Amino acid sequence: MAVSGNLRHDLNHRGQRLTPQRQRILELFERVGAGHHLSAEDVHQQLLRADSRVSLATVYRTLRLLSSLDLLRELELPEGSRRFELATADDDDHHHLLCAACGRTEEFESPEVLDAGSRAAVHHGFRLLSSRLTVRGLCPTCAGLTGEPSAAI
Amino acid sequence: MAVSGNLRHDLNHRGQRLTPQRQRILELFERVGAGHHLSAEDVHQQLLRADSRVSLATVYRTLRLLSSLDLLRELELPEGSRRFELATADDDDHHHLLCAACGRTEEFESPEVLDAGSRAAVHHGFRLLSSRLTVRGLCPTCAGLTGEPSAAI
DNA sequence: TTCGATGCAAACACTTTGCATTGGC
DNA sequence: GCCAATGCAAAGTGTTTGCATCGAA
Repeated sequence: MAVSGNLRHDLNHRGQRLTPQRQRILELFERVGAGHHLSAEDVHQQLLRADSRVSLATVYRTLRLLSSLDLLRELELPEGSRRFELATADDDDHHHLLCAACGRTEEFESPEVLDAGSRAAVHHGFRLLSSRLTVRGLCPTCAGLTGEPSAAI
Repeated sequence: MAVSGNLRHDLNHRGQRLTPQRQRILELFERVGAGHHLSAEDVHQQLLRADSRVSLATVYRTLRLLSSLDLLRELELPEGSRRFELATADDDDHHHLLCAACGRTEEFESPEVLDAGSRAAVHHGFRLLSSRLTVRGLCPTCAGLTGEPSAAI
């Protein structure tokens, strides 16, 4: 498969190796799709479920490796919920809507956000790398449950 | 001071108490200003330095409490760096520029971002709570050090 | 054959919690 | 005086690391 070939190339280029574990982890992210966010624990569980066993330590090491190769990218979410997703070309225009009650996430695109981010960068003399908007709210289900007036988490 | 009065009121309203520890922690955030981001450890150290001693456990409990009262708010930064800052009325229009190399942060405002976030929320049926844009880049200093062409962290 | 990668378990950093004591109201 | 809040230390999380073994190149 094309991606595995690229991965092999990227790794060899840096004197690193393509191991079955690394391959399986990247394949998992490809299988679930670019819009899905997985924690280290998620990856570990999914791989166990799918026969292949990879140690949690290796999952952590691989998530870091694949992120450094820009094949994955880490989401910026509140608290200790580190999650990763497949990196795509349009990353800079790919933002998240996060339900404050159930944690569900949705994605959306918005060229205006990219513009605003890049204006801000220029204004402060920064060289832009990426911009990420996280919108917190209540998803339709949770908004319905708490009713109109009550407080949110 | 006005804020302490408000805090007392908010707490009593919920059957909670205004303790010197809570007061000192909130005052610290007021003293450093709304643009400053402190970790639990920062707060603990600063208070030790300033004579008052508050246990780290209490710092954590108080940060959570003050956040739940919307007097503080937690930043959404990558990795395990939980930081808090004084909440202000214009929170929804207050975003961060983060240097990928040295960690320095700047703030900026952008009504367009708020618009974009609220449009996205409506489109997905979410009830908007807040939106936060984090722009990663290289600050002028770090961009200068790495030179024009080279890679970023 | 070599040296990077893995698995395991121990070590870590950060955060939360149980419980006796203190102190705000 | 009552019950919430504190301090301490112990227990949890989630993540990283040392080391012997394994296996990709």
